[in-house]
Amino acid sequence: MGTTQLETVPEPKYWHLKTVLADALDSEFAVGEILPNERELAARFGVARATLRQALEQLELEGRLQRRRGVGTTVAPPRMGVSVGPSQGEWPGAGGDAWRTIGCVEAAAPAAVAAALGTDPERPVHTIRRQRTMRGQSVATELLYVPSDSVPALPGNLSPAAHAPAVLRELHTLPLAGEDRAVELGSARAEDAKQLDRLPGAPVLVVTTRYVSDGRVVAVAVATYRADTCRLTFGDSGVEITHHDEDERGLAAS
Amino acid sequence: MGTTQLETVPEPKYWHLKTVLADALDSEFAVGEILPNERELAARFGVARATLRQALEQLELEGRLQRRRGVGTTVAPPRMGVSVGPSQGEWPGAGGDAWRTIGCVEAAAPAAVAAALGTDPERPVHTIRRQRTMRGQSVATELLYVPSDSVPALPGNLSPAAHAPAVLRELHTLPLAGEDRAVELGSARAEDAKQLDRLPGAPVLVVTTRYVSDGRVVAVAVATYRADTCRLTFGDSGVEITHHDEDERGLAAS
DNA sequence: GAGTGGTCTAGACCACCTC
DNA sequence: AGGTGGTCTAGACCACTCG
Repeated sequence: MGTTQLETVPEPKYWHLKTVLADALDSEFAVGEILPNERELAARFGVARATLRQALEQLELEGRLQRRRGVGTTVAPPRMGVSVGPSQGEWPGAGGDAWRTIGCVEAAAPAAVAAALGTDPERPVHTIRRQRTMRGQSVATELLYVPSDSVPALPGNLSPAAHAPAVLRELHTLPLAGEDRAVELGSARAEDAKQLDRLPGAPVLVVTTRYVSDGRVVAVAVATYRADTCRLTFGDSGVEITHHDEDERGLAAS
Repeated sequence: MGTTQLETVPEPKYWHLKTVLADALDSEFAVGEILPNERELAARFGVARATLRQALEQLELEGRLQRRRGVGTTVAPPRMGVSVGPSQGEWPGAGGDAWRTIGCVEAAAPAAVAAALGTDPERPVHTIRRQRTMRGQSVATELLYVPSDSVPALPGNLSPAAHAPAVLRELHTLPLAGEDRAVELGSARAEDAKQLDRLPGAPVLVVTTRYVSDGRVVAVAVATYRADTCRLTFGDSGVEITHHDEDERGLAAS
């Protein structure tokens, strides 16, 4: 007999480090403040840089830190509440939604999108890229897929500038029966990452919306939100509460 | 003159590795199949194990792989579509929702929850832990917070077994005016991780629901879903589409 | 050019599961 | 006992930003 340690639960170093840093963030640092660099922090805590980085990665995932290559690590502001749900019964691109159109091409849809649309993978679709900014920050990028036969009245040859508005205009003439959404975790593809000002592989929340008209899926939107800075809100209720939660810290932090 | 390489875009090794593995997963492996172990894979691709692991981590994040210590790495099935939204106008715990009650205590609410409830941080709240399983897998764990003054008619001394049902029964007597939700990325705390059969720090989707009755927030639920295995669905529309998307691969993979 | 975070290596040991 | 993934180390070099 004899081991003095009873029920040791050997908490990983990086995990303990994370909680220590999180506490320090709450008590000793202000939003936007720059932390000491990684080599210095690692030395200060007596761990290898890789271990320190493991802790920082988690804190960044939880939206508490922001790291930029060549610049440094800063304390992130609380996540922004980004409204996703409440514009129920509205087509994308309808008056005054938060999106800005970037471009539009007509091409074959990716397999997964074709499945969601219920069309042939070969069938061409109008693909509109849009971007959503909030408080001067790019928070989401979206690809909106509209099968050509959803908007049959569309004229054939369109200038690039006129293409997206024309597709949206045709779309708006249809009766919108409903929409359903799904949210899942993903990692930013190279193209999306650039739009979001992040590195490829950054964690994102992918919101897939299917727009239904007359019993058919007439459009699918795949929106990619920065997971580190965004909290997606679904205002299902018709009620409004006097309590503005705009600047609250979310509940996800561990 | 000089450097022969023009516009080199030095794609990181782990990134390239990830795409190679993803393709192999699609073409050469079946769901549930066990991959070669990490040391072998690293050797086969001529990289260090840490680099190989970086690629596997991303694939696990995207729900394409499942890794279990002491066992191995297996090909994950497509993410489950988990319904979160459509039970609009229903109290939690009402007949036949997918949750199972684990326990209930009365204690002070965490600061973040108190803020969402709009109550004093010191005010005691009933805290009900529930768990949601799907296809034999634990997919979510939830803490439902009900301030004591939301259910004033509740008798004082309750047996642990009778506690949660009594709170829910009282809650159901209130008129439900509406609810709103938020989704954000988090990492599993130790306690949640155990419920979800994951390691602490595993990526989770945190769904915060506020239940409103008579202009006040009378309950708050913080549900923690496994981000690797779940795709959260919000059936906002009243329409049903003939196309069952139960077993589709999601759109988040890069 | 100096300093930052991002990538990569080649090892070691540990916790866990299965046989 | 043997094999798996999880943690950790001590270095190196690279890509990027900024003064």
